[in-house]
Amino acid sequence: MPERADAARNRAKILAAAEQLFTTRGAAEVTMEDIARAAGVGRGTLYRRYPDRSSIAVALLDEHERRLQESLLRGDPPLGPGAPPAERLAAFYEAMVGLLERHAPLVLGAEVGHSRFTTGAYGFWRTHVRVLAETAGAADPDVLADVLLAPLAPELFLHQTSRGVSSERITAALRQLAGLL
Amino acid sequence: MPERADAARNRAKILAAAEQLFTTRGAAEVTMEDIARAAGVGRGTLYRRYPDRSSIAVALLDEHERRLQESLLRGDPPLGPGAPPAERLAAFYEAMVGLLERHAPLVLGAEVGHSRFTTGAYGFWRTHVRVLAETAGAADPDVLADVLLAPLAPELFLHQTSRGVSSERITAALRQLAGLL
DNA sequence: CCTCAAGTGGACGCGGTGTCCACTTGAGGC
DNA sequence: GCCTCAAGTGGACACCGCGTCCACTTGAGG
Repeated sequence: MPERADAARNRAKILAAAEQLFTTRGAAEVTMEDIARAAGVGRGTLYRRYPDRSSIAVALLDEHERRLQESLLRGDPPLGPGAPPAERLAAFYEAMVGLLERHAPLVLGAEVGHSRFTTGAYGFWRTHVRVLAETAGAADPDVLADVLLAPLAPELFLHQTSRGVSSERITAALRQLAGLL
Repeated sequence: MPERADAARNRAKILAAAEQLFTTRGAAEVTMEDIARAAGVGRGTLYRRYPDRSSIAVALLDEHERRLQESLLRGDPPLGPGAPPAERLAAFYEAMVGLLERHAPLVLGAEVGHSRFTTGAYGFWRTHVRVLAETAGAADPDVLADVLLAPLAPELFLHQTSRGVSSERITAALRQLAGLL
């Protein structure tokens, strides 16, 4: 059975309010009650769909990530298939830094309780990078994939930018890393 | 004025109890009250010294980390000075994986609230790796240092080991990375 | 228009946090 | 040995966010 009309309306209100709150204050400073109030909705309604802050952030991110995932699978090189693995990795790094730049608060909000690695998105990035490492002929690409993804941790990104490091410098350092592959 | 005798006794009891609790259950499953009770001490006494779980874990780690830091500064090569930077980095990776293996719950406990990068220890590791990158002639060693440290994030280590990846494989992958330098 | 399942919202209980302050203890002066 | 008082102690307290529960409302299909 499809979602009822009022339910759909409330879901939209919740997501809009949450995105607003997450980006203005930090994600950690937003309570479930804040979101419920901002959305003009009761706590129970909120919990019916989203068991915690994390799941809301994940829902918000989904759309943005899906677009990048599409580009990786079927887009033009060097992001999509066709370019040598080192170049594809560099392009992937650059795109991910862009994603972090635009949605860092969301990405961080999605990580309540060290859930980063269990989310579906991480699995996707992981597979992508593993395949790249594999075609580049690296040893143990399974473990190397995690290693190569580690510098994209949102906490690190936020720490670096708060220290005054620009996204360009981060991208450059990552490109350097990709070039070694 | 030095610490009073009863205060010193209580500090020792607190640290012992906390280490015990952190390592048996996960760090996230330990409350301040748990620690206070296990140490046979009131909540107020606990808070007097340690404002939160994180600071206790940091205190516990300090000793272990100090030993490694000593080795990096004045130990024998390849950990200490004398070996080429790539080898020193590999040795450093190996030592850090060992540290994580032995004290992962503590390291994770020390990270309450994404404080990882602001702790003194991180600054030390960062400087060490930056100098290595610098002598290896890398561009922008300042940013590269963070990138090279990222794969040592304790959450990643725990995720990998819980997936059945051995410390040896992790070390090998990191050695591979260090070799590229 | 009626029915009833889906959806709603706020009251409630729980557990952890951090503070506060009346009491205790130990170190140093005599 | 005793006295003094600052350092240290511990538990009661108020607060806050979480997640649940259930009596009520709403909307879709017959």
